[in-house]
Amino acid sequence: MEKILKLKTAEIEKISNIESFNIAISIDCVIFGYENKELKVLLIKSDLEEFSGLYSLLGDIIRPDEDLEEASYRILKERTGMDDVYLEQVHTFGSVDRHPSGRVITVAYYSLIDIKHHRLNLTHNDLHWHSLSDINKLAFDHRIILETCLERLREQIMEYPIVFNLLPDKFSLRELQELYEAILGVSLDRRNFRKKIALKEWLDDIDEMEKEVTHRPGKLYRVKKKFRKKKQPSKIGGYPQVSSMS
Amino acid sequence: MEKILKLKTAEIEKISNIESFNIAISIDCVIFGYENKELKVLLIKSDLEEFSGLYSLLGDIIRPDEDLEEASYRILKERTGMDDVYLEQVHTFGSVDRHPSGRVITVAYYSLIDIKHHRLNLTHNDLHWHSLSDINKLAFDHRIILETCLERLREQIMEYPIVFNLLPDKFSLRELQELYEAILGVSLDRRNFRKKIALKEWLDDIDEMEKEVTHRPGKLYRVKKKFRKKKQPSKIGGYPQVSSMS
DNA sequence: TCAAAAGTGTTGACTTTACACCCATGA
DNA sequence: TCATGGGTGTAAAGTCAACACTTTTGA
Repeated sequence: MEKILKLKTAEIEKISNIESFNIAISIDCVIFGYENKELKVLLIKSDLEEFSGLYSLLGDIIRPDEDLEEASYRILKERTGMDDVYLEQVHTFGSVDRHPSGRVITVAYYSLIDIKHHRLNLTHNDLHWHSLSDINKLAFDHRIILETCLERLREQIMEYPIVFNLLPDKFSLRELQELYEAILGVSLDRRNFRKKIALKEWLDDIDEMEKEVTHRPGKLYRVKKKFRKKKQPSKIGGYPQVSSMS
Repeated sequence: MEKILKLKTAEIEKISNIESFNIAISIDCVIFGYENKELKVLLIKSDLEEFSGLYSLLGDIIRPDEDLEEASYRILKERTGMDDVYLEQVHTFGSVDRHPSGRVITVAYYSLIDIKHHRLNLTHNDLHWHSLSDINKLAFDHRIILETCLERLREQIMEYPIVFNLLPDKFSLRELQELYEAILGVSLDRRNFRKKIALKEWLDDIDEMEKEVTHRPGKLYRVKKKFRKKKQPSKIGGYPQVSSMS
């Protein structure tokens, strides 16, 4: 699996002898979960002495033979035991001094998982769910990575049917609304929220009711099959055609 | 400037011996310009034999001692002679086989420059402006990088005061509208466009008129000082506070 | 006087927000 | 019978889209 990189382009070769320094690329995953009406993120205790006592995101160096997406899925799979997870690339962070041990450029992804489904490798790995509101300092530049990913998540949830990855298979509209409120940090009007969700046609009414609930049970819904896991591909196309303005 | 990377984290060390393979990080810049009512992009003839006859984006390997942003500015400066340019990171591309000579992961940026201001290094470098509508195949995965950046540009122009970087200092509303039309690939209603722009309060009326124009001259405008170059910083903050929904 | 573009408001359609009452269930 | 949340509609405000005529200038 060892590859020797021989760059032939003048473009590249003339400027930088790439054998002359070491650089690593890592992936860092902001793994969001949702529980008790709170948005959470999966963190691990940092094992760098520079950051002792701090938590960090889950990450790893990418391997020579894997794409960025493969590496992200691998990390998720290793840490949470889950594949088939929603993942989205957000930003790449590359300050020279962001890693105390050397030059490491990291590509940040966020992913959304159903906390209930993931029962592996937790404490035995020093891995814990943290409420967003409890998070202060993180190791490396992980605080800003987290904030960048949260900001992106907030931008996307009204546009794409993705939050369902944080919920169990079946859920009520109340649960869904509470989830939106937790992510956005605002409270929403119930009637308007339901209208808006209905308009999007993301959900199937599965003709079941909530159970074991101490009040009038609500209907249960499930996200339509075509929206399960993975965002739908972006609408990149030929040059013109674009959503209209004016 | 040589750094030896000694990673101490178990997290990192246990999985990947990072000395065991070479990987390079490059920056690729989609440099947009605007001329003759067309959106253009600055390309260079590829010097890889695999891509002979094809054009590619401007890019370079990043150096051990520079941040991603510094590297992007350096590339722009070297190629166009301009600094003080609008630049935005878009996406990182890392397919294993995207570069024929080895593993190169590239971080894509787009930038917006005023073609008129840039008079350097052009043909002597095999550098040319290409109309977007004329572009077919590009070297590497540069076609998809270009499309991704164009898509991002289209998303941002109504939201942030950035297109002015493509125009001369002073411009008329007609020129501005034509620019929006060129970017979006649609035609816009003049009255609605002017209303929308007026609402945003991005422009100063500088009390000058167009000259040397074969029809009734229009007023000239200039973008307000606080919006010159560079996007305003993103509004990352504490956890809650977010734009409202409902 | 013609051609070209500047400049300017109103209406109808649609979208978004705010808001309150009765209902079903389990405790 | 009470507490909890389920379920539902309407009116007012705001935004967006469509649309036409008069003015100014240079050729």
